[in-house]
Amino acid sequence: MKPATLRDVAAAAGVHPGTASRALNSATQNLVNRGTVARVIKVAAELGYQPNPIARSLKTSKTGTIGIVIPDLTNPFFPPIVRGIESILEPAGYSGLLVSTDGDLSRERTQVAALRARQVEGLIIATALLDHPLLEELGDMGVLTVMVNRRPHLTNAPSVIPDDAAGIRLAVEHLASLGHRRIAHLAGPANTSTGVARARAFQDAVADLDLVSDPRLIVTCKAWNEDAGAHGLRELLATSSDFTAVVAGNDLIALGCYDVFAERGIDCPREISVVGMNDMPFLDKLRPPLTTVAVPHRQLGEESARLMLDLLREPDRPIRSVTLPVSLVVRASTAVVSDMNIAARDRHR
Amino acid sequence: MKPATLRDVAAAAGVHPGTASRALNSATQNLVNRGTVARVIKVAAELGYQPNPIARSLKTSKTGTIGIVIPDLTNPFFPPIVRGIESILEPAGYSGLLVSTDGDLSRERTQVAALRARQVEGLIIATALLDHPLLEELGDMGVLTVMVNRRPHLTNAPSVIPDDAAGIRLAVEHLASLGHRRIAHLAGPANTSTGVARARAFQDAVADLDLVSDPRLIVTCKAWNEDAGAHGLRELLATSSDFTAVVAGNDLIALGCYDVFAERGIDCPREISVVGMNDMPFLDKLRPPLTTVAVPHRQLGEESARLMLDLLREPDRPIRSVTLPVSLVVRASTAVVSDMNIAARDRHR
DNA sequence: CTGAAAGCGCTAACAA
DNA sequence: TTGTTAGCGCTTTCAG
Repeated sequence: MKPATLRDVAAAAGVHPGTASRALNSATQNLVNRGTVARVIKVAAELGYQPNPIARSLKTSKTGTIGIVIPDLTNPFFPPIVRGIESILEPAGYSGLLVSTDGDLSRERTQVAALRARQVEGLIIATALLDHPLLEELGDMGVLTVMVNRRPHLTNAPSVIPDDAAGIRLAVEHLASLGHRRIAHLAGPANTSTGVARARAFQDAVADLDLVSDPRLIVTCKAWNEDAGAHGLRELLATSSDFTAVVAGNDLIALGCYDVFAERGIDCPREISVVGMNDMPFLDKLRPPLTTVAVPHRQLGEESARLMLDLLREPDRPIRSVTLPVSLVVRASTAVVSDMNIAARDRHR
Repeated sequence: MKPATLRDVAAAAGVHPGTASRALNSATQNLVNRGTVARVIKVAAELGYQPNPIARSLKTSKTGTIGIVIPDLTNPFFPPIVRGIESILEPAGYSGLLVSTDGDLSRERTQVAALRARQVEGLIIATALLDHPLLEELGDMGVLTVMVNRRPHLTNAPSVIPDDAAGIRLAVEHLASLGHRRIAHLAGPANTSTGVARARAFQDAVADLDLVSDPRLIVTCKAWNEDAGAHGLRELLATSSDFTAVVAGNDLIALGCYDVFAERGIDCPREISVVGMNDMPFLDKLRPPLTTVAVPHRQLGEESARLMLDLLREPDRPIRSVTLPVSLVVRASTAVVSDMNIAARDRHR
């Protein structure tokens, strides 16, 4: 037998469908006689009535869905963000529609179009580039958007990001306290806000702490992954091997360094110290356990969902962006400088 | 300005909305004059017409969505499955609605209800227990369901699972070829098909290879995670420490072993060898790199989506289940037995 | 081949 | 407080 409709409920309760609708909807319940409300609710329960959200959407042109755009679900950075988003959306009666772009702009375009076709009420975007054509279009089209983990130029959409500058400073200070003076930075891609913010923070920290500032010590990786990290470190080793530590743009880049360590027999941390960023899962079980900067992934998601909900509920409220605090997690990929480092310098030069 | 509707297109093309609908829908296009089709399509493109899927769904009662039910997105096992599912669903014009249950039956219930309320056309379920009340209900209600990674009792829904038995056998054979004779098994929960299938396969392999068969060598973990794995190994160590290798129910359980190794100063693989199962990411960077059985996660997802699509398109086709081949990945957590193992026996007893 | 008309299930004016 | 009416945007008979 087919699922009960509002009409069935109304008929069984002896009222008009309109009345049944009001009785079942908490916002309009107070316009209906108490007794009637009770009766309708009771009948609805008996019939196992479930409102059809499709029909409601068609009428109200509200779907109760938010699009979530991430590069790749397979990157451990994103699942906690997604969970965070959904943990806030769900109790608010919204649900998320997830798409992966694989970092491909054209795929992103079609995915976003599909989301729009499905009438999402807003978009939470984790794939933003510093200059992102699609974002501008979205802004022009009046699509509600919040950025998570990235803060692009030229858009005043709300965003929530970790405190990149503080994180990098924590990393550099940690290394400096261990006696490192020539510290390298494997920066993330220059077209991402996180990439440039972290690189800038690195330079500032190096300057403030009076460490060696040498442009050859900063290499920009093409992507936020292991391959790019490995590539970056090889480049660094080729041009200037006299550094004793590296601050990686993120954990995956740091893992790329591990690959190079293995391939060249470099002893981490005795020859080179590394610190990552993000504190993704299982880092404590690596060889060696990776020192990193923990960013509150889940909270990143939660805050972005809250921002979205605010946007939906109070469209006129001035937009705001939030920055979340980070913390240093010291493990075993960083150590005090020693003669080993000096020896390594010559060996790998 | 508001998005163009079918009416707008029809008006601009000088035809009736019904005709425009037929012209735009590939299935009914052949009922319309070629020229008219062309004109309507052209006008639609000019107006940037996007059909409203909500309205279409209301009429056809097909939503083009499939619910995907997983325990936890944060477990690295699932994202590849989800990506696999979506890679098949997407080109077929369907999209997935993802929910996480956190392994909580009541939460699962509400999540599935929400999915049903959203009128999903089918459910792909990765959370199945061996005896799963909800599944039976779903079956009774005629909800299209396919199981991925699990194959419950008492349901004839299609399923796609890795070849658990072959995987365990591969692991045991590998260990046996290294000279291990007393091999322990940290089994997954007894209420999951994977847990019991693997435990049974373990016993069979031990028997077939003439290894030491001792019930105390099999400990069942309460969950598929690190804590449960650590707990299991401690129990094993307490009751019978004279094993030289352990086959873990999955990689996370194996990681739990690593925790115990660290806490007790046990040298893996020299004192105890471990093999995991699943080959989740980054295992190659652990200390030591974990030997494991690779299961084709993504393909698991792909096949389950294909099964679902078949169910949708040919409801009368006999149901079938698929089993996917697995392979052994030898890394450094397994080694030949030696005096070390003997020494360890006494030390940890 | 195309137009007309009905209606999917619900909500929101407007009346009463 | 409740009933009436119209219609969200689309598909799909049924005529023509």
